[in-house]
Amino acid sequence: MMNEESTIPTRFEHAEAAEAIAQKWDQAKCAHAVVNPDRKPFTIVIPPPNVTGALHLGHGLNNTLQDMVIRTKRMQGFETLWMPGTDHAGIATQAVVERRLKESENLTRHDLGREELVKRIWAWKDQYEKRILGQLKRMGCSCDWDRVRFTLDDRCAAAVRATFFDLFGKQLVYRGKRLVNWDTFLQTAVSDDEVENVTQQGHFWHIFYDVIDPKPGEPARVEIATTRPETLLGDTAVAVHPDPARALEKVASELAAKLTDASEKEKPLVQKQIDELTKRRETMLGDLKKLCDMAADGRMVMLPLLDRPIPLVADVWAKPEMGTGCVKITPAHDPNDYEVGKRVGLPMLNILNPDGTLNAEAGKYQGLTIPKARIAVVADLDEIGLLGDIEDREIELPHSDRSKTPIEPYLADQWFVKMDTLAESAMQLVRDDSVKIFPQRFRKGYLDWLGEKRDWPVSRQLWWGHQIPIWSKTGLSQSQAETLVKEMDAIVGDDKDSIRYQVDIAEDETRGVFVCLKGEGDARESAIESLGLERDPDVLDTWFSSALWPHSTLGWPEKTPELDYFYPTNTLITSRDIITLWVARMVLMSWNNLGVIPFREVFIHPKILDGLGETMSKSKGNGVDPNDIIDKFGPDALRFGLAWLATDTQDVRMPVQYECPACEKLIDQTRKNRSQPKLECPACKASFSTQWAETEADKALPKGAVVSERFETARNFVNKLWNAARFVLMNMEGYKPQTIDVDALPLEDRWLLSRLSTVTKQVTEGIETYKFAEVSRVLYDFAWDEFCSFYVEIAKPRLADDDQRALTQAVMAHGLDTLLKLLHPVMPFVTESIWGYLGEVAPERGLSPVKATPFVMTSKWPESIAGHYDESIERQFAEFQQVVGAIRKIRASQNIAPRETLPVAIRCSQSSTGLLEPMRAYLEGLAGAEVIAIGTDAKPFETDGPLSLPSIDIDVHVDLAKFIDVEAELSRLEKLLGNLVKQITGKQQKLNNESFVSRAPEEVVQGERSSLSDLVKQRESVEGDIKRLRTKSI
RNA sequence: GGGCGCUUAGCUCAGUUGGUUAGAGCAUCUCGUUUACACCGAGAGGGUCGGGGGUUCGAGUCCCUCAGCGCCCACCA
Repeated sequence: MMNEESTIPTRFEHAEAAEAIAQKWDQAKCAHAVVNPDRKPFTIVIPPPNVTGALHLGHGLNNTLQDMVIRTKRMQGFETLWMPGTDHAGIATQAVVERRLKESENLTRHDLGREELVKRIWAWKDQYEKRILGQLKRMGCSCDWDRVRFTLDDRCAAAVRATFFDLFGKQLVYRGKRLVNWDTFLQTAVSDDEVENVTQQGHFWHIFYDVIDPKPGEPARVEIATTRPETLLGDTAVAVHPDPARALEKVASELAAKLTDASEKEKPLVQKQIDELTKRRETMLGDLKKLCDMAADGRMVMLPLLDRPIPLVADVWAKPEMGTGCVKITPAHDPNDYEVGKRVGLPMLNILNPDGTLNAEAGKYQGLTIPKARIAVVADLDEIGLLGDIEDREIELPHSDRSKTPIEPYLADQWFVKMDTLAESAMQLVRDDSVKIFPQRFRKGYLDWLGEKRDWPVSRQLWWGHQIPIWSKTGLSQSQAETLVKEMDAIVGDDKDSIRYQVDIAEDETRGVFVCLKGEGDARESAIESLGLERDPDVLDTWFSSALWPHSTLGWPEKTPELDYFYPTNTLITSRDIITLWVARMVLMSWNNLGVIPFREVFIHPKILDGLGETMSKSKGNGVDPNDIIDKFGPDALRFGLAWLATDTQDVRMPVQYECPACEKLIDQTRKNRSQPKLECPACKASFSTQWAETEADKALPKGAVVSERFETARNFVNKLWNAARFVLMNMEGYKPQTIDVDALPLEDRWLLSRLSTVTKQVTEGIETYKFAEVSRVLYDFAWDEFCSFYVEIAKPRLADDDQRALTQAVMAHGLDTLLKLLHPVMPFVTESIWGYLGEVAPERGLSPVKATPFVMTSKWPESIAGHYDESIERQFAEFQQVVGAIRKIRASQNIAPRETLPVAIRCSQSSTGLLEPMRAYLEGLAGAEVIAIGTDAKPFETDGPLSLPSIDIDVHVDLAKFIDVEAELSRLEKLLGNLVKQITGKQQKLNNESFVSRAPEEVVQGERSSLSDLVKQRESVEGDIKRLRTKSI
């Protein structure tokens, strides 16, 4: 026999335990999934974290929830696959590496060249992938680590190529123009995310365009206003509103409405706007109307400086209430003008070279930079008298985040995915519930976004990503194109399955030949290139490969057994900001590639915000590394804490603190201190560094981790469970497995079984429906308040009783066994650790004892046994707990020392007697009560402190002879009486209300009546006691 | 500007289809180291459920409205 005292340590040392356990799981391949026709599969693919940086708490939450589902399903007997991996995150990762390159070596990517830069990024990826996977493992994520994928690995690349090739063949990808944010310094396009608007002092230049051949009564010239006069060189029209009168009318009525509602403070402002509008209608409307008619007649104006006639067009973009009411249209260099150009059908005139100088279209301004061109254009306009007023004005100018230079909107050739049919399919699959989205409200955003059916621009002017598998030659004459086609035909030969090409006609009538190759390293590449075709340098949008993630990771386009078995996946758990970018695209791509859905359900979990309500991010300094939480609180506490907070209505607000590395004091993070390189601990005055530390001196200081005390509850819970388990284990000496006859069990054991049955049901259903917070709460309350505070307490006297000991051990072992299983998905390490110790003292256990599995992780999920649920026992136990509570209350109010037993007499019904009589011993243990009498005729004591229990017909009488503090007791009773009277009055009023009695359901009225009569009884009893005490005290 | 949420104790949040006296954790106060646990136990104080209106016998819960906060999308010559 072993010495049970030494079996289980007094404390759960999570750091050592977790590492050892993770290793054992790993060795036993607990999380490895194989194709197994005997079992049903259950699959989740991880939302692949970006390799940009380390994981933060948002990932912590995301992966905790996935692991809870996966672990539950694994225990339920499914062949569970949780596919892990990371995302190459094109622009973000390239930007990070380029920034570091600049900082540490003062090099740009052009200095390195494409190949070398990509090599550097791969090195970065290796480093962060390792870090990320390490974080996931430390959290206990039971991914299948033998299957780790990366969105840029060979398998994903094959899927990307196959998909692009397929879409190209179906003519669902096409080449089009798109305005990109052009960084003239880095000579690259940057994504919208990397553009920041900087407010600057600028000017608003008014410029006149002469009307060509004005008729009498018509305006001789048109006045426009612009913040960027040099773009006039690329103008291809001047626009005016098609119905200026009505547009002004509408604005006027809106303003009028606003004036009525405006606060006193706003009123003068609104009034001013109205005045301006009125003036505008008087002075400008006439001209605008005429211009509008002229536009309808196809009249032209003369573009100054270049003397190029351009049309007057009518378009709603020209808002008559703004500026001069007319607007110049530069489709190639302004997003809005681009839209107008498309609507009206205008030429798109690019006037820029990639380096930001003007090209030949700019005539004599060719070669000038934009700032210089602006000065020249303004000066020349002034000279020829076409320059009007110059207003000072604050303007928002887009700047590149990376080079800090102004962005130029620049029209470039891009590849697009045609969305109409693809989007429609993805919408239909959600509409008909083939893919279910939880919580439901997120369906709308998904459907609305897809409903716009905007084509998806997929080219990115980057080096890090899947290079577009297109070779092309453009600017060809018709005959050149025909020749090239013949040459291509020869190369293609009979093999039309892996190579396709198209001939496009550009706006300028030139031809372009575009070839798409299906396979990587196709031998024909060089033949194609020798014909003068060049590979498109651009890469695909990161989301293109992410969209294939669920099937590409399983081997598609190969028809692998895994794909056949594990696909479609079961559920996707992700954050709401990528429902459109990612979720929607996975659905449509899966449908396009395989004709099936990628997953059956999508669960959208909340976001984690900091204490100021802001999203966490590294750039703000409020990001929390799960590892820091694990160091301080342990992995189980991290997981439980996150699950506890993950309700589906609210984002998680989590105040964060710095932890002083010297004294462990927590210092609240504020907007101010979160951007400091070093801080001083207010308690111990030690200095510590933060993530912003830059100087050598600061970096040398110990680093203060960013943590949150919100995990304390969870850490305490882990400790509580550990200690309850210790108690059980320390009392298992002499344990022998025995078959348990449930019907013959004493009440307290049947109560435990009943509760276990209920809790099992709640937890199982809760996981099924993604109610993670609810599941956590149910488990917390049951484990703490019922298993520990109640069952274990009751077990103490039973274990001391030789007649009851063996049975108690058997039931207790079963109870702990079940509890460990239920808690395992959310707290894998501590449960696994305890499971190991329990296996040593009670290797066979259960109601019909069986040998326990080596790991709780691979044990069988508990079943809710309907026959164990016993409503009347649960209700009776609630009564018992109320009696206990009542006695404790009076002990506290009378300040009775814990060692003093308190005589009690309990007056209650016959049926309550049946329950309470066998519980005498427990009343002593739990409440320090010596039970003198229980039953219908139990009498009050001479010096009585009565405790009447609402809604159950019980009076607890307490003999206070030894203890009584009359004043304290009287004040307690009077307070109680006041409370009772208040309630009674309320009930009486309610019951005297004719319409309540007649309209409310019978059972509600009955309930009120019976609770009123209980209250009245209690009042009488309390009044009697007050009287008695008063007499006695006099 | 459009959409979706949120507003409940000092703080962070629960509150199922409307139905006894609105709950939890943390924090605060009082008492307590009885051999699982002070990361503990017992108890207490603390809320006119953002404001206003409505529906109903009855509203934290349903409807309207106002205010504040957050997120997503669009837009700002």
